[in-house]
Amino acid sequence: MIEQPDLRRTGRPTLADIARALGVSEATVSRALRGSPEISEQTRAAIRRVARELGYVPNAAARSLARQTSRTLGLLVPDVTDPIHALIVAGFGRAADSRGYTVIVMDGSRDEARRARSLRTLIEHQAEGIAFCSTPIPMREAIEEIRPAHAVFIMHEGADALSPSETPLGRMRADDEHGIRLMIEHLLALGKQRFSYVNGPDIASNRLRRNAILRSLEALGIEPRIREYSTGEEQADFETVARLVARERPDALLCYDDKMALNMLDALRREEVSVPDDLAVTGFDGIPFAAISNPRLTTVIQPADLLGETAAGALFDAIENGTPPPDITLPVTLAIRGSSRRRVPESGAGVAAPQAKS
Amino acid sequence: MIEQPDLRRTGRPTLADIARALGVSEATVSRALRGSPEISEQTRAAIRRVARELGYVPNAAARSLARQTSRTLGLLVPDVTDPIHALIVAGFGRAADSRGYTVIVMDGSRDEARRARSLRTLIEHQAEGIAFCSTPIPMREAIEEIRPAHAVFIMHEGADALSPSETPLGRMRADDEHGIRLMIEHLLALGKQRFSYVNGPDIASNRLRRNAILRSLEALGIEPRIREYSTGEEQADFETVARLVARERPDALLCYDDKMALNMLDALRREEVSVPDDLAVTGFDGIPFAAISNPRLTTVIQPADLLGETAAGALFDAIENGTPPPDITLPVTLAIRGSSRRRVPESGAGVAAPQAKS
DNA sequence: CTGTTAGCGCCTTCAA
DNA sequence: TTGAAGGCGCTAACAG
Repeated sequence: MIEQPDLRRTGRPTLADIARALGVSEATVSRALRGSPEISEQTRAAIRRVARELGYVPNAAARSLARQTSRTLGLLVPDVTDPIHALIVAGFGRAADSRGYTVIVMDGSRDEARRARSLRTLIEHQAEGIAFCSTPIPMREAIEEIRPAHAVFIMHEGADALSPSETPLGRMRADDEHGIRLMIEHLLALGKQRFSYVNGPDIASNRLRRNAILRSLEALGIEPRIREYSTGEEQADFETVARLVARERPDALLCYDDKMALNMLDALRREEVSVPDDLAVTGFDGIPFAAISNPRLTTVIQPADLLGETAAGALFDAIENGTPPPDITLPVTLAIRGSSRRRVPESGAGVAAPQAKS
Repeated sequence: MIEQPDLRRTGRPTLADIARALGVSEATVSRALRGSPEISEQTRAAIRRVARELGYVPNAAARSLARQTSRTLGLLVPDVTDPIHALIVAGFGRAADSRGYTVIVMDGSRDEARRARSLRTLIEHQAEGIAFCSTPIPMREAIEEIRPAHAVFIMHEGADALSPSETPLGRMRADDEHGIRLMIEHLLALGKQRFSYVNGPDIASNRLRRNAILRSLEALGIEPRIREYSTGEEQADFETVARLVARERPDALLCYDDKMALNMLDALRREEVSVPDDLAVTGFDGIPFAAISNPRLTTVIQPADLLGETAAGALFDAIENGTPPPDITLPVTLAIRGSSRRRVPESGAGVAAPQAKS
C-alpha cells in the first residue's frame, strides 16, 4: 500500500513518494537527485532509478519557493511577429537555455495595458531579470516596482528617459548612429543629393535614426535638409508616401526599418518609380528577407540575436555576481545591395522586373 | 518596528507583512485581496490600501503550490524566427493573456536535445496545457510523461504518429490539402503542365503537401508526376535548385513554404528564369512578406494567428471543463498574385485578397 | 553519509 | 466576518 505513489491531485510523484518507496528521508532524495557529493553511490543510484521509474520531475514552484530564487527571466517585446524582435527573442532564449534559466516572453508590450499586466506577471513569477525590448519606458515607478529584479533595455526605447546615473539599468543596443553615418556616406558617394526619410512609429529608435541622418549630413558639410514622410503600418499609408515620392522626386529614400523599406519598394513599383535607377531606397535592421527582395535591400545590419544574447548575459552577471548591467553598444554593418546601386544592367525586356545582381 | 515589512531575501512584501501591518490574519488578507465576498468592505478597503502602499504582488510559486494549479501554458516552436511560427505564438499569447494564463514559449524545439529540455521545463513548471507547434512528435513515452497536462498539436507534425483513438490529443491545423488542391486547379487553369515541387524539411507538413499535390493531380485526371527538388536552408541550395530548374524548365514550381518560395524567386532571378513568364512560382503559408515581394507571391494563406488562438482555446476547455481537445481544421485561402499570373503587368493587389482576374 | 526540523508564501478547511 | 492550523513540494541548516 505504501509502495506506489498515491498521485494526489496533480498526479505527479514527489520527493516524498520516492523517499517512501525506498525508506529514506526526503532530504536524502533531494540531495541525491541534485548530485550532492555527500551521498553514497549506492543510495544515489537507487534513488535515481526509482525517480526514473516513477517519472519524477521536480516541481519548479516548490523549488522556487524553498530556494527563494526562480531562475526565471522575463522578456517584453512589442511584437514577436516583427523579424527583428523574433531574432532577439531567439538569441535571448538560446542564452537562457544554455544557462538553465527559463524565460517568459511577454508579447504585445506596445499596448499600455497589456504591458502593465505582463510586467506584473513577471513579478509574480519572481523573474530575477527583465529585459525590455524596444518597449516604451515603464514609468519610473514601474522601475521601482520590479526591484529587486534586474533590468536591461534592448534597443533604444527607454534609453533616453533615465539618466544613467540614478538607476544602473543596462542598455544593449546597436550603434544606429554609426550605421546611419555609413549609409549617408554611401549615398553621398553615389551622388545622391535629395534625401528623404520615412518615419517609423514615434519611438526612441525612430527619433534617433532620424536625428542621426541630420547630424551625419551636417558633419559632412551638407546642408541638413531632409524631406520627411510619415506612415503607419497600413498599406494605404505606403501608397500615399509612394505617390508623394513620385511627385517630389527625392533621390534617396531612407526608411526607418527594413519592413517599411520593403513595403515602400512594393508601393513604389506601382507608382513606376524605378529603384535604384530613379531612387535609392534603404532600410535598417538587416532582416533576412531584406537580403532576398527584388531589388535586394541596402540596409544596416544589426546583430539582433547577439543583442538578445548579450542582454541575457548581462542579466546573468547581475543576478549571479551583482554586476550592474552595463551599457553595451554593438557594432553594425552596412550591407550595400541592389536597392541603392547605380543603374544596373537590365536583362529582362520591358517587363517590370529590375534585375539585381549580387 | 513591526510597521514596515522586513523584506527578507526576496525583498518583496508578503501576505504576512500586510496582515501584521493591520493586525489581521493572513487568511483575511488572502481573502480580501482575492475579492472573496465574505469580507467586510472596511477591512477589504484597508487591506487593499496597505497592499498597494507596500507594493504587494502575490507570489506565483506559492500560489501555484498551494492551489495545485499553475495557470500556465507551454508552447513549443521550432523557430520563432519563422514568420508563421511567430504568428502562432502571437495568437496563442493573446488568447492566453485574455484568459489570465501565463505562457512559457520554448523556442528551438527542432533540436532534439533542446526539445527534451523544454518539455521537462514545462513539466517542472506544472504547465496545465502544452501546445506542440510543428514539432516532431515526442515519442509515445513523452506523451505519457506530460500527463496530466493536456496537449495539442498545431500544424501537422505529430498528427500522423498517433492513432486518434488511443490518446485524445487535439490537433489544430489548416486545410493544407484543400489549399494545395486550389493551387493546382489555379495552375492548371493557367495552362501549366510540368509541375515541380521544392521539398521543405522532412517533416509531416512537407510530406502532406507533397502528397496532396500528387493526389490533386490524380483527382483531376492528370498523370500524377512531379519533379522534386530538395533543399536545406542554405543559400547555396537554392542556387542549386535554381540551376536545375533553369535546365529542366518545369512551368510551375510549388514550394514547401513562402520562405522557400521567396528564396527561390531570388535564386531564379540570377539564373534569368523569368517569373511568371517562364515559370510560375508558388508558396504556402501567407506570410506578410509574400504579399509585397516582387513579383508578389501566389500562396495559400493559413490563418496562423487563429491557429494559435484556437489551440489555446482548446487547452482552456480541456483544463477547465475536461473537454478533450478536438481536432480542428481551419480553412485556407488561395491568394493569386503576380508570381503565377499570365504575363500581365502587376496591378494593385490587396495584401490578402485573392485576385480573380483571368 | 543521512535524518530531523523548519520554513518559503499562499490557500483552505474548520472553528469561533 | 475572521482566525487558527495544516499543508502544497522542496530546500537548508543542524544534528547525529
